[in-house]
Amino acid sequence: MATTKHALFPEEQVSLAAFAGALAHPARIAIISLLQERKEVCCGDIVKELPLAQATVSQHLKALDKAGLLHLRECGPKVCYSLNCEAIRSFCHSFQCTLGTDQADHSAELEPAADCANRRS
Amino acid sequence: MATTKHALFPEEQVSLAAFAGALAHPARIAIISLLQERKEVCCGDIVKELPLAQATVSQHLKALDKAGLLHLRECGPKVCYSLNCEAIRSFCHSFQCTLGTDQADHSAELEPAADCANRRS
DNA sequence: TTGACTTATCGTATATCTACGATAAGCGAT
DNA sequence: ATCGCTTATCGTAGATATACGATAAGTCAA
Repeated sequence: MATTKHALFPEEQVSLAAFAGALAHPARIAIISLLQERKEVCCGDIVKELPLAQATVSQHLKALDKAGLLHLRECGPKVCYSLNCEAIRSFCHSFQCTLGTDQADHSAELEPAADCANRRS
Repeated sequence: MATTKHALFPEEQVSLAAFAGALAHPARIAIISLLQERKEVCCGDIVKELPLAQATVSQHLKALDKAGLLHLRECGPKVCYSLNCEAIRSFCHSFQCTLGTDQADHSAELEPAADCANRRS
C-alpha cells in the first residue's frame, strides 16, 4: 500500500531529494571527503579507509555514481573514482535556492512572525 | 546482519548524513519550499497542498523537526510550523565545506585533474 | 593458460522508510 | 460535558536500504 508517490511531486523536488538521498549515509559522506582530499581514489583504497566490507563500499559507490556525483576511470584492473565537481556544484546551487539560504540576509527579517507568542522546539 | 554501523563513522559525517536524510524525500522538500514562501504554515494547510494523507504529512513533519529544521508553535488547536533558518544555514555551511564547493570559484579550477586520460560516466 | 589482484554483482538477512486508516489527544466553543 | 476541529500516534503492509559472504568478471603479469 506504500508505493512510492514520488511521481506526484514536481520534477525538481524529486531531483533534489535524490541528491540529498545520495548523501544520506555517513559512508557516502566519507567517500566524498576522501575523494576531495585525494583527487582520485580507487575502490580498494576506500575499502581500506572505511569500516565496511568491499561489497558494501562498491554498493555505496554505485549509489553515488547513479546520482551523477562521480567520474570513473578504469586504469588496469582498478577503477579510479573522482568527484563530478560540476554536477555537485549545480546541485548545491539549486539546493541553496530551495532552502532559501542563497543570500543570508538575516538583517531585516530575523523575526519570523511578530504575532507569535510561546515557542518551543 | 545489517545493523546500521553509523556509530563507526565520525560524528560530523553522521550529522551531515542525517541532515541530508531529512531532505531525501520530495514531500519534505516541498514542505520546506512551502514554509519558505509562506512564513508559517499549519499541518492542515500542508495536507491541502500535498498529495498525501494527513498521517503521512505529520510523519514527514516529525522527521524534519527531529532533524532540527523546524520551529513549531501551538496556537489553539493548530500547530504552526516555520523554518529554523539558523539551523538550516549552519547545516548548509558545513555541507558546502564537506562538498568542497564553499566558494564556487569555477574560474581557475575547471579541470579536476589534468593527468586523467579517458573518462566516462 | 594460469594465477594474483581488483571490482561488480548475486543472494540473503535484517532494518528502516513510506504510506495509510484508525484512533487518541488536545483546544475552543457551545 | 459535549461537539467539532486539528494534529499526533498506533498498527500495519509493502517497498527500499544496509550489510555481508560468495562468486563472477575483468585486467595484468608470468
